[in-house]
Amino acid sequence: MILEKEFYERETITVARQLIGKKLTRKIKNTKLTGIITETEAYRGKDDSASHAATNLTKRNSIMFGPAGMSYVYFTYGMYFMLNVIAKSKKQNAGAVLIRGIYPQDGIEIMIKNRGMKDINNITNGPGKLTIAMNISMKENNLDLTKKSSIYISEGITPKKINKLPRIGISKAVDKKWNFSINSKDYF
DNA sequence: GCTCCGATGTACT
DNA sequence: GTACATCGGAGCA
Repeated sequence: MILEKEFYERETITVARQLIGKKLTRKIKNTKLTGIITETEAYRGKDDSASHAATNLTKRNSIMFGPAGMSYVYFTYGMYFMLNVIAKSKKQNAGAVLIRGIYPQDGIEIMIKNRGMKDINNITNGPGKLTIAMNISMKENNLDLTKKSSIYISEGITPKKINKLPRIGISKAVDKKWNFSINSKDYF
């Protein structure tokens, strides 16, 4: 079952935690690439100084202020794309969940080819890595992930234990533990 | 296993 | 100009 819009219309941190273990599907023509989400991070609105939406609405971050369940893809460090899902309650002005890692399920051979590496544990375990493996770029920005289109998220596994850690790669609001992940032994 | 560092484009000051 | 929600390779252990 594809997750419905209501799933994303809740507090960003709640959605980030509950996305762990869900199945991410990327469809390219007739091929299907899937993986179990193993790591996420919550980014809120003006109350979160590390978020793109901490300041006013700009061209890049405008999607974070829009409807929940849409994709937000942006380009960073001159060479990497990041995949986010808009998730926010009615009370929040903005919010998104960064998909930081997945564990490959279907189309593993294609993802290995896209990445040019063959270690299955090293092809989609980072936000820049998984977008390369799944061929995600700005073309996939602002898509409706609650519909069966080229990217969607559906029910997956029920994680045994979810880790809660500070977010990675940021310099502001480092005290907030809004990074969620599962260990490899708990994937199945 | 670790730490260090360059690559590279865009938004924003 | 500078910072950036990153990665892989080099060097060392």
